[in-house]
Amino acid sequence: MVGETTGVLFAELAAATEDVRAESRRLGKVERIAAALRGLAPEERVAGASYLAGSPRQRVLGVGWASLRDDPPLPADEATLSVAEVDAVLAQVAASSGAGSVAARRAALGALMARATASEQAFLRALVLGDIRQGALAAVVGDAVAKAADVPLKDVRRALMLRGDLGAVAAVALAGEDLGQFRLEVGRPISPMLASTAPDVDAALEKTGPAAVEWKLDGARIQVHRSGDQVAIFTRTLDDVTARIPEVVEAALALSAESFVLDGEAIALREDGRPHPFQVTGSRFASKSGVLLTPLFFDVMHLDGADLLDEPGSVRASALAGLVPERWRAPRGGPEQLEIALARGHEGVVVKALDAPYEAGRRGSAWVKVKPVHTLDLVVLAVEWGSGRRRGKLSNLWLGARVEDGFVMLGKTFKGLTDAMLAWQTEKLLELETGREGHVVHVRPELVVEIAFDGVQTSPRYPGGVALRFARVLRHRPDKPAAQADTLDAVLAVRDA
DNA sequence: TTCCGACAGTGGGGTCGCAAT
DNA sequence: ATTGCGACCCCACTATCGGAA
Repeated sequence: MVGETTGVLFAELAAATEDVRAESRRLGKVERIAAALRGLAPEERVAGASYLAGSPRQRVLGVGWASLRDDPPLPADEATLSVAEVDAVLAQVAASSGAGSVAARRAALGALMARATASEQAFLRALVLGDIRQGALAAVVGDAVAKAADVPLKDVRRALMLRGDLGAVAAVALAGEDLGQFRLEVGRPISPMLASTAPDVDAALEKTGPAAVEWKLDGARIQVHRSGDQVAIFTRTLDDVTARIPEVVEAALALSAESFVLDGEAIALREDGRPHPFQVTGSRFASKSGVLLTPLFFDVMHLDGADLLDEPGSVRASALAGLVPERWRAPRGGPEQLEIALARGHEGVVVKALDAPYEAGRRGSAWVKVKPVHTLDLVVLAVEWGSGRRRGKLSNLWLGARVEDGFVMLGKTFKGLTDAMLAWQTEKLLELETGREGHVVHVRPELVVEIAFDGVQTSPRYPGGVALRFARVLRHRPDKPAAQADTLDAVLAVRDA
């Protein structure tokens, strides 16, 4: 519990975020954030706690990087902005998103920036861009909420899991109210449970213990809530997409239960049951026209008044089988399912511990995904200077495959690089430099890198008409001449396999 | 003392709707 | 009519801290 305060200036939160960024210890960050939380007046807590976690309280502002590209206005000398004033302006900006002019939003934001000190301007910018880089987001701030409110950490985590809104949870905790009020509520989304990764089914089983093996479908995650004839559907980031996929609403209404919360995937399937490329599903999701999506459910968190979150996975699977017909369920079985899923054109499998509860929002070892990986030896055509902790290092590689008269670019990657690899490639690529354009360093196409990727997709952007999906670096191959790198034909062979 | 789970950071490709040009 | 922008859909991987073993 905390004493009533008269509130804080926005500048105090800006100062807090600078302190947190400068502090490397997680416990130190928590301590500093807790101190800032304690200073918030009751009516500032929702917005203030959100700011400390790096995001405005409004989900969508309708302004982004381009709106902040120009130099900020001259900063104010003195800090005068209150948290409430900032919140009011951002609420006004958000309210015009999708309905008003970009210029009006930019003007409102600009006026706010003009009233801010240099430190506040930097903080505002970070909030708008979602680019706080202080080493603490909602999870760490949740620890600070527990500390500031003097309540058990597990209670805060549970509330965050069930509400997914740090500001709301912080306000309740700091007010000394019962966090038990955050319960699974039909119609209100919870953070979906996530999966970690393993190279094969055996490795996955080592992490999970006794488990079922379920097809992994390359669609979009959906969480379907139904109460009576009311249906609501949410995505992985808890956006409400009910109006965009009426066919899934219909499917939910066809099930024989009064109320439920289901977890699943919505995917575009062809006549023969094989999946369309992910781009087809993605397009349908964004546009509300096009090919129909099929829901394939794999979990049930609530059924007719009973919360199933804490039930073992095997019990939830049985409940699901009793509620949802087979054609709307993700196939599930033993290790043989990997071969079957791949033969049917699907992505892979998720290995799911039989005894695990539904751990909303966590990426634990209870669910482990297994997908086949392709590799190719490609050539570095250019590289971009990194940012943040990669500042001063050449980071993001432009990758090319060999063609008759040179190389054709297939995409970029920055993934998989250790600090040692970053240091090595920075030195090596500077030796190969042929010129610069902005933050791009062009190089002689001589360095070969072994690249892992999940698949080949058609690309409107790259000259070969294809791009790699989820490319990452496995290792540098200074031993291999570029003339022996893989060809575009080899890439197309992967696509057509 | 060592190990490992959780977290944050660093960015990737594609698609759409909408406003500005 | 085109283009730029913002918002989301999919995401892999490494470094670090600190509690668990």
